Amino acid sequence: MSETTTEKPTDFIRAIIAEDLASGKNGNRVATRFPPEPNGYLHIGHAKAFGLNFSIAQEGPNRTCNLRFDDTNPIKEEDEYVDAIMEDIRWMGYEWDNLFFASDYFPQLYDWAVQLIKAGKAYVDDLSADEIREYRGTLTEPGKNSPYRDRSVEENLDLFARMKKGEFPDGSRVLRAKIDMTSPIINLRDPVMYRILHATHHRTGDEWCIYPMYDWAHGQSDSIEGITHSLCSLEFVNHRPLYNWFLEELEIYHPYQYEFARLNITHTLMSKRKLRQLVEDGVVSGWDDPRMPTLRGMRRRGYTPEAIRTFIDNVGVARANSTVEFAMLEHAVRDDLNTVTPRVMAVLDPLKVVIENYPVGQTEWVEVPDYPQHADDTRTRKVPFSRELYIERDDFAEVPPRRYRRMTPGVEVRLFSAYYVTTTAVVKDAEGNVVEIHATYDPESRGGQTPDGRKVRGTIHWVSAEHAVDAEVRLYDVLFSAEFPEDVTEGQDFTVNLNPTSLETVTAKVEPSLADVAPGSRFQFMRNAYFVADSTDHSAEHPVFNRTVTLRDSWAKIASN
RNA sequence: UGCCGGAUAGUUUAAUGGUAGAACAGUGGACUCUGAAUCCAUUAGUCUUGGUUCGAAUCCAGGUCCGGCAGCCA
Repeated sequence: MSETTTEKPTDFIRAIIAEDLASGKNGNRVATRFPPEPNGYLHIGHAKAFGLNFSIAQEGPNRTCNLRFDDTNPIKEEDEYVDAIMEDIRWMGYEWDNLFFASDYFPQLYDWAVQLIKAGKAYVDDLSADEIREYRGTLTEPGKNSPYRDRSVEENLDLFARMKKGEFPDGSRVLRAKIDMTSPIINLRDPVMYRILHATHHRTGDEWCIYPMYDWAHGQSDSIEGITHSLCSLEFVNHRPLYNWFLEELEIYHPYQYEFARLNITHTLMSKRKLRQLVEDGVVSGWDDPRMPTLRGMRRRGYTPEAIRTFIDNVGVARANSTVEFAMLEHAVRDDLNTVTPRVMAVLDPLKVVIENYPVGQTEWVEVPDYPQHADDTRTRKVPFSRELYIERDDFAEVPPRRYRRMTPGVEVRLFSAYYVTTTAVVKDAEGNVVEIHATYDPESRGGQTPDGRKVRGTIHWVSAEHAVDAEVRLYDVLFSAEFPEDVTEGQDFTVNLNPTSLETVTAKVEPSLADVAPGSRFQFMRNAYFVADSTDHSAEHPVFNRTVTLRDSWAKIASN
């Protein structure tokens, strides 16, 4: 890892860290943490957050990053998510220094709560949830004190101990910090620290029936772990005064919280609740549907962790709310896949070509480069060539548009790595649709060039009809056609913005080598797009490929003008 | 209407009182056994009004617009 102490910080958080290091604020130490709640799957927005935390820890000596599950709400959390979250973080290429659970700190948190009660800084409140809301006031009006606010320390201690023992039903009492019911910062109007929940926790089982709220658990967990820079998203700015208040009242090690803008991408949603709705309503096939912005979905779509990391780096870290164009993500993915993937030939919309002067029944195996994008990579494979081929329907035009470079009557083009061919005849059905074309080839052009060195304008891909394998090809597009799916008019739901053609399935004719490929392998289908063999449905008997991202298509621009 | 944030090309982000720069997107071209990739060129920006200063994106004041906060969620 590079030593960045001499490099210029790339964002305001790293700038703060550099300053703190220079001033000796935390000794020579930097400690971050990623604190997911194990109640759902990670998406690319989380990747920005944990990427930031883990990367910072890699950028110098004496730096650590913990993974801490924020499991303070037994009703919503499950072990299944714990495992999935760890798997996704590792897939992205990161490893934590320590694995912790906020629930590990329940005993310490309890002791600290008792300490606050003794200091007269916390009290048991018997008000109902509705009453607490009423007493809290509004954004513009101050709240008022609970009638239970001035209970004696002894009574609070007794009641709190009995809350812990399980003597009271859910919702009957809470422990609140005694701060200021008139504060303009609503988080400071005597926030709830503990609620009674007779629920089984995924780790502590039935040991506890009172559970700490986020604000009470989070800063103290950071303190216990010696976190120096507690990074979170902008919606917690309002919580910072409370974060600091607890640490100061407790007089314990004081980490500091810094907030940055979360990641938003056009045509995409990051709301866990809405993503869940898509899964539950069957709009997508699951959390790992290739159209989902979840890391599992993106993995199945064929995105690489490297591409996602590059994308996140390119987006940067700032304090202004923003939405990145989807195109920026696509660029990062193409850029990585371009260097990494072998090129193969697959015809998605087949049109038969008969080479009239090619011997009936003959097959030759032509040598095709696997990595033509790398001049010095000489790996090749053999692809069968025969008299009848499939080409892309788009690669033939009886009446060529301006600047067209593909097959058209009388014009010679190159079949990639094979031969030069010239269209001689067009076969049509009763409705006048082109159903087949005939051509002649030049036997001298084997391998894709001729002894006389003559040039052809176009090169197209092909597969031998006899040897082609049928493959299910899933053409994915953005899940939402609207740039901002959550922007809807009154009374409408975000689902009105769903893209009706986010998935189109076709049966393609692919070169035979693709049947044997391992699930998860990535390719460029030449002149078309990047694809990945589906991780769950692909098999040699039934090949399935998912489109990761299309190639840039400058012909589309030319053709539309 | 209280408090807290924020505002730089179409988008994201640099510039911390001294030449407003990059990436993506766009446009034009070169090259090409992928109309890909690559290369070259190019369009385009400091929310506003004042103030401080030799000099302001940056500091100060007012305004405008956008976002967050009233869970016993995180």
